[in-house]
Amino acid sequence: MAKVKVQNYKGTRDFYPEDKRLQKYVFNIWRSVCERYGYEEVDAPMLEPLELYQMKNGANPDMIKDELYALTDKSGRDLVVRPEMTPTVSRMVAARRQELQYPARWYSIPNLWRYERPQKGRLREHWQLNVDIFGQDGLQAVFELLQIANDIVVGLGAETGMYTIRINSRKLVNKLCELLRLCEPEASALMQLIDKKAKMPIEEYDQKFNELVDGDAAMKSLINEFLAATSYDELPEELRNTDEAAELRQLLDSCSDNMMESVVYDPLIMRGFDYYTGFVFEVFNEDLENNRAMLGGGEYDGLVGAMGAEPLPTAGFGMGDVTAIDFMQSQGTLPELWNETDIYFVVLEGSLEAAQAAIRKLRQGPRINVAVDSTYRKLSKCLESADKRKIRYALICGENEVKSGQYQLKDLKTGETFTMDLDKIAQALR
RNA sequence: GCGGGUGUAGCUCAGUUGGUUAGAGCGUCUGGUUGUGGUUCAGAAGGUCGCCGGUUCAAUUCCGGUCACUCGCCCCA
Repeated sequence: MAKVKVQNYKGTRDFYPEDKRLQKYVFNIWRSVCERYGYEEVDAPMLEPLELYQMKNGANPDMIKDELYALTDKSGRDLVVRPEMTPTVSRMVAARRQELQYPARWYSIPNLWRYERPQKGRLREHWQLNVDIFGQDGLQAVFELLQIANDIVVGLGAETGMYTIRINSRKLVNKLCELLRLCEPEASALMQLIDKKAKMPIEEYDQKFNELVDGDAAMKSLINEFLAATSYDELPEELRNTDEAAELRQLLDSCSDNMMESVVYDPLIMRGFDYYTGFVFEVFNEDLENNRAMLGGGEYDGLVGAMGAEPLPTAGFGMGDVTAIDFMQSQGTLPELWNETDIYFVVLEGSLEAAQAAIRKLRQGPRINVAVDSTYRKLSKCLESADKRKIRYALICGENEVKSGQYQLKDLKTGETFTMDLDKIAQALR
């Protein structure tokens, strides 16, 4: 028989206990922060009909062609393994448009798939926190999302200076294009150029920029002034007096009034060319070795309406588990993670039967997680094994303990040993 | 889709200017007399040197191809 490859599929991860422990740690932070803001968890099938991703306001066609896991079922239906959650939650809202309570606050932690060459921070399968709010006006919705995003990053151990939350307004950019009298091909080209500015060499940017403005000095200086702004006050005067700028100012003020000192205005944030309609934002890891966006989102008002339901204002963001873990690693904020098992119960030879009552008592009364070692190896080997599994406590049970009811509980972190009865042990572990 | 890097023990990697039994550290297992580890000592297991082909008396080493992994570009939900 041919040997089966034991290696996992390209761009995916096997989660061994220590890996899953880390992922669960991240998920727990995500869940607890979302639920603190009244968000409810939802989920959906991993397979969706291809049409969901072919809508007008959806992702661009090249992406659909090249970067999806697509398949055909036995009845000839075209299916896709979900590459993102936003169309799915929009579909779910559209399906119950009339009966849901608004604002609807939802979050989910789906695994998502994209067919591309893996690289650092981007794999073929990852888990992504999605936080969405439906039916709330943009400004309030986005402010709430920014608070959640901030709390999550802080929950991951971030301190001021380790990250920035950068926000921009697509409406303000549209206003700029309007002032410049840019029509569709040029407006898109400008946005695309802004989006890529940080990534391309300055000479290349200058060349493309000059092509675009075509010698129009007034246009050039207006765009440059816009791009150089780091606050509302630095915006070009023509823009500063618009409703769009006022809304931006209000959002920035709300953030600074609420101690969110990592929020900054950044006119370069565009979030690609998908469905975003209003405010957009990204959280950046400011570690110089790993300076990249690790969370992104914004307002996407068109999607629910695009499914034939009555439109409603919508905003949301996503954050991947890979980038979240990379962030903690690059910033050194990972805590020591202990095994879910509380006690490694080491039974010495000859005492197994007598020990069962004690094991049962720990599990059933105080619900302590107990793993039994009845291998009868040398005691030192048993302790070592518990330590390697990252179990915090070992309990030793031999003849003496069974007789006296006094057990030895060893803290494998400190090496200290305590002698106590089972009730005291249960109490100590609370 | 495009480009760079790397494939030798479970892991991290040495090494062979082509030559007979291929190495280290870590990890794993056993033991240092029978109930307290993570320090130490001794020992053991574990490798068709990614795969296929070419050159050669001889290839893990040179050449070609291929696959895999990895980093970057494109793209980014």
